[in-house]
Amino acid sequence: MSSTEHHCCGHAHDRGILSEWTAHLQSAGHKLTKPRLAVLELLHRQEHPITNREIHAELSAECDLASIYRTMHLLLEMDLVQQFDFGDGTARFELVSPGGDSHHHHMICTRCSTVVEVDHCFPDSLSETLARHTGFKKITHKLEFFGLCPDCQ
Amino acid sequence: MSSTEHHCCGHAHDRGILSEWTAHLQSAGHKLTKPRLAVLELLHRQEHPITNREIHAELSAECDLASIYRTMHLLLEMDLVQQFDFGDGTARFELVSPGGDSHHHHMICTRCSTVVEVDHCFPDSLSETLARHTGFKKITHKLEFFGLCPDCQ
DNA sequence: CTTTCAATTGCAAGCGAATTGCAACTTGGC
DNA sequence: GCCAAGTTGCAATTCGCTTGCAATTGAAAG
Repeated sequence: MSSTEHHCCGHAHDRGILSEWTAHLQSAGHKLTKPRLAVLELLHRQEHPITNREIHAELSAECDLASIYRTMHLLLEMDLVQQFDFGDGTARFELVSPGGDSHHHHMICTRCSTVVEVDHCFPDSLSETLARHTGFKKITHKLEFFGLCPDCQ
Repeated sequence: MSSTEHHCCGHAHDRGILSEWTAHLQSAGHKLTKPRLAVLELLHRQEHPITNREIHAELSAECDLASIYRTMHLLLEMDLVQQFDFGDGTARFELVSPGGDSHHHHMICTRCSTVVEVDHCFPDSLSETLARHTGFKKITHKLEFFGLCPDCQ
């Protein structure tokens, strides 16, 4: 499944590690540009969702802010990133493995903005109940938790 | 609890119906201004959360947009309205009875934006589990559902 | 009912997130 | 290497929301 390249593991130029995403882009007829690679690489290093502005702060030399927004739209369309809304007016993005089950949520501290990943979710039966009650199809949801982290209590 | 006034029931000047909210405002030392009354009255007539811009469209004669934003801040602070986020970048507001349990969510059609109220929610035990797992306190959540309504399928 | 003053409003300017038009520049197929 | 389509950077723009300030108004006190 993974490519046959393996360099010494590590920093710049991670074609091997990123091939999961670059392959998708290319086979859909999109170009592998320097800005796109830089954004993918940076997203890949994150533990938590990150804003476009934060990405631009790191990549201002290699990539214009507008291009970051455009790249993120592309990745969203192709389901290569997932968008989260933490309640401040700024979108956050997380790289997801194509086809992988990445369903999760976040707990955000309302005082210091610390983020903790949350794997728990309500049972699927609830969505099914809702589908029956409302007649809606293809139901998804957005769910985030807020509270006071141990340090801020 | 309710006042002794009763007119013929109806439109303008619903001091009786709105007293639940106006009383709170006044006893907290806030003025009962024309803009505030107009906003309250309009909110009271809504079945679904409404945006500040939508309110202003109806009330442009009686109330500046900035005042609507300011009124909404006030009502939020006093827990007289609840704010919802439907994923477009625009806040929506719903009047809630002071002290009443208004916990609910929404199902929003991703194509035509139809809104359906959803009373179901996941069991409280989930929040408790999360509190134990994460160490967070005073946990709240934001949850909205998205899907295709019967007409749009 | 008038006075009085702090709270509130309207207006216009301002801010940050996100989008867009366009000329210049890459990417990747030939 | 060449070329066309896709992409980028830049600057200007939109959109939701906020803010400073002078003018107005609600309501408490006289």
